[in-house]
Amino acid sequence: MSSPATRISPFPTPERRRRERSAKREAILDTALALFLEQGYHHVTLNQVAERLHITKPALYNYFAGKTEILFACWMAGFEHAAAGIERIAAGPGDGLTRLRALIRAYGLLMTTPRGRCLIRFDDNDFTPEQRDRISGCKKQVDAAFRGWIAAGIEDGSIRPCDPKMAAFMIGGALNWIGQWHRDDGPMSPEAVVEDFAERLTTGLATR
Amino acid sequence: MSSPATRISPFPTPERRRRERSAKREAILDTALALFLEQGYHHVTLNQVAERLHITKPALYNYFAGKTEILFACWMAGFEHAAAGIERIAAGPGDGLTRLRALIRAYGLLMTTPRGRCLIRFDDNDFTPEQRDRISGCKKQVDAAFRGWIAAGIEDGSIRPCDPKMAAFMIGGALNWIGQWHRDDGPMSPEAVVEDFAERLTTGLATR
DNA sequence: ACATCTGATTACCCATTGGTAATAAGAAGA
DNA sequence: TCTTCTTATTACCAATGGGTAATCAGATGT
Repeated sequence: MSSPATRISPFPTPERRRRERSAKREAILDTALALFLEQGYHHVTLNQVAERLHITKPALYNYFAGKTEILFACWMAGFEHAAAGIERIAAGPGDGLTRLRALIRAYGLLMTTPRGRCLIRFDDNDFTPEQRDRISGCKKQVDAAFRGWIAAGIEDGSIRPCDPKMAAFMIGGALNWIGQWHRDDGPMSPEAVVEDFAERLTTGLATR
Repeated sequence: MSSPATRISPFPTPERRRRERSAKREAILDTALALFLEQGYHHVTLNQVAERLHITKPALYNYFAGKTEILFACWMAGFEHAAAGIERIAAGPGDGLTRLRALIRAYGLLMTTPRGRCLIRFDDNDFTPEQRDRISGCKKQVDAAFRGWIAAGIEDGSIRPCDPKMAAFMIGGALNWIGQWHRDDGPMSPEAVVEDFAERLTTGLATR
């Protein structure tokens, strides 16, 4: 089917080499993440991770310095998604309430994916102190986004005056919990769940 | 200070013996629970638990069959609290909304205590399959209480028609999350937090 | 006095598992 | 062709920590 011209060369360019290495890193991350969520970090051995990738344990050390590094990389990958969503919403239009709802949708949706789930399922105690510090900073950013747009909504009149901190805790808790109960094979699609939550969680907050 | 008559005898009665044994069991549970919440189950060794009680590891085995038994006993102790609260509210008066608010207060309050925290902080993967089954049943009971009173409220007109399942997920998530962020030395007392949540979480649900 | 029961200790076992040489095989570059 | 870099493998180390065996001390009961 593929002519010699279209078939890719067996001699990869340096560029393709880099991409392949990066793809392998991603594969390790995805595999490890799936196992961590299935069985819990401490019940997953590096041998298991390697086996599922059809390699052996020491090969993993070509890509990560150790088990906790893998855990941390999973978490950070999830955070990148969240941060990108926040950035996107911040760059877009809308008053406080609109942006808050957009954030609820984006964050809730993330919680139905492995990448998002790990943000709250991983235990802080399993990270090194340095990693914990960085994670703590990242969590503050997300929290600040929720609180910030609630406060902005109060300012611009789209949200009724309330304590942004408590409201953010409430909304955050409800959203984080999605990662615990939502099943992909369940009756509700992620989009439907999130739409419902965006409405329900802001009823009582909205002025209109 | 204490006369020979009021001073307790150094020869304990069988009844007092039983109480003392039970007290020791409780002490082990409380100590282990505190450590589990501080450091995470897998970072706590039985030696640590024993050391904090000024005994040695094998002594623990006089009271529990193993580490997971201790974990399970902690969880069940927390559940007893929750179940008792549900029972009490069920036995009392009030329409659906009133009872839902009472449950929010009771459950939220529980989440600010170690006994309650462990209900959601412990990882399912750390239990044996048999323990998991029992826990799963207990969780269903709690969930049924939330859903039940929401449904009852819709029935009796105190709550606006909605999907009880989704509403229960939302409320449960917000409450469970309290265990993650609330600090005893923080600015808000558990009672204040819970009062706030009882109001905020039912705004938008209430018909009045 | 003697056997028994309870609860605790010391000393030990050993399976698990993260991590590390030492090394082999292939591609890249000179 | 010879060296070097990358990537993977096999074989291994060593610590951690849950759990057990043997034993001991004290109170109980006969």
